[in-house]
Amino acid sequence: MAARTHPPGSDSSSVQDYVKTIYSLSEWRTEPVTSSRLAARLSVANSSVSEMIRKLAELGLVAHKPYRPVELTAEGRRLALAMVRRHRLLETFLVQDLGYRWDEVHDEAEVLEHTVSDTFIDRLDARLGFPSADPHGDPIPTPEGAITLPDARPLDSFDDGHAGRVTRISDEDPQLLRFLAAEDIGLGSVVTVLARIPFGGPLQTRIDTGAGPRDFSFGDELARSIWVESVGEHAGCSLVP
Amino acid sequence: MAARTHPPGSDSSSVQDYVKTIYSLSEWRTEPVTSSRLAARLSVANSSVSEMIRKLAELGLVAHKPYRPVELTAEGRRLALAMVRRHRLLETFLVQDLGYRWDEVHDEAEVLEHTVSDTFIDRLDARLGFPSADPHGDPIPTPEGAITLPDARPLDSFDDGHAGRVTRISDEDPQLLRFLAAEDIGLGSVVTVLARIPFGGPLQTRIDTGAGPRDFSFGDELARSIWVESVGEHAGCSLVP
DNA sequence: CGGTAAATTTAGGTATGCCGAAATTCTGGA
DNA sequence: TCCAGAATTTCGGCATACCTAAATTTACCG
Ligand SMILES: [Mn+2]
Ligand SMILES: [Mn+2]
Ligand SMILES: [Mn+2]
Ligand SMILES: [Mn+2]
Repeated sequence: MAARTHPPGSDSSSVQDYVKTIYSLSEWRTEPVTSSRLAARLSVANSSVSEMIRKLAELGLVAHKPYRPVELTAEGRRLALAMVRRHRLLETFLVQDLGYRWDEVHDEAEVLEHTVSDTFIDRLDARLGFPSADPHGDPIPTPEGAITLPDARPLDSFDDGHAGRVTRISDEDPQLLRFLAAEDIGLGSVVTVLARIPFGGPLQTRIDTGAGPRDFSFGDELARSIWVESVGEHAGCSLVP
Repeated sequence: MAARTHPPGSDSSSVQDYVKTIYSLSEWRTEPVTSSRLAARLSVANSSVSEMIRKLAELGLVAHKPYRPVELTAEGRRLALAMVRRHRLLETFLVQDLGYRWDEVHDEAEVLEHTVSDTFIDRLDARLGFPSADPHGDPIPTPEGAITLPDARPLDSFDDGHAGRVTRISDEDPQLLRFLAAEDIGLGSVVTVLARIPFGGPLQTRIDTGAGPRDFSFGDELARSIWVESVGEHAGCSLVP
């Protein structure tokens, strides 16, 4: 019964989380990764991030000039993708094999990703049939660290008349996921934008989840969390009498 | 992505391991649990154990007078059994569902036991069909903390002529488990003691693993690691011409 | 009934990773 | 160009859990 918290030589779970978060913050949107964005995402003080960034730089995982945004090195990216792979395979396992709901898996995977062995991950991968995306539509990197992002855009960037299939939903907020599930909106749902109400107003859409189309209005946060793959530009007007 | 290593209010994984180890050291043999036995089992300095024991006492998990052995309180025993349940269910899962060998599961369970949620454990339990023992024959406590030890004794306590069925094998040493597997000795094997050679000599037995009986000599360490349930006292002599 | 060897605890120190407050640097108007 | 406010880093501290070396206590043996 080993008491040692983490094997020396390997990266601590904090290091793993920071590197993974740096990757995640720039996976779907390409804004620079600043200390404060990291601090917010990690629920940690800014000063803690500064200190950790110095350490990550010493470890060769990030490139950083003081007061500037941080960027992963090739090695950092490799570690990040390994962690992302772990996280997403674990989420898939929890849904597929243990019957978790898609809003329950993120937090559990967040801690498991640091403690399961490579062997565990490989066995999981095989048992799940080498899935290519997790329950939220996030692509799962290969063991070699290759990843292919679907050609999707956030719903809030769509104009009137555009239609698309939901490809990915951010799993950051469980409440949001629960809400969508209750509304029967999920991966594969087809959304057609009818109208954008300006000044933060809702995005009015027609939505088809398979059980017939209906209208739905997306608020700001919702529209920013949902990523949609284009299925061509129907004349949105034809649906609006 | 929470960076926090362990949620405040709950017990740290060190606390969990110490308490579980205190329980384990007295589960099968009833020698008093001393600092040095704990230190050896946890691969930690004696002084570290002293410090942690003080902390465990403050937490109400152990009763302890300085320079004396330590004992679990009712609350400590509850925590210990919860950890033991987690550990053994995880081991069972790794063997049953992920195809691990019985010598590979201990170390992985040792770290997972601290990170999976109660929900995870409950789902595992159901999915495994509420198993009553782990791959090494160690009984799995109920969610309420009830545990029933089989009426078994270590092989090294058997006299000539006694016969028994292997019920439990200590999972501390993976090499020992691999050796036994290679020799096709496992849970359920029936062992009849033919002779005890004194002064640390081997324990000579006839063993039946289902594929016909054969002779086998157990060394010291082996005989101390194997626990056997009596199946009556055959005239051992009848087997020895 | 000492007196010593073994077991245990205490003392002093290290490494992580976190925090709040204070100092520093950057940046976008005026 | 300058400068205030924002972002970032530095500083001093805290908590956990470990270690080695130096006390301290216990237990056994003569
Ligand atoms: Mn994590
Ligand atoms: Mn996900
Ligand atoms: Mn453990
Ligand atoms: Mn076991």
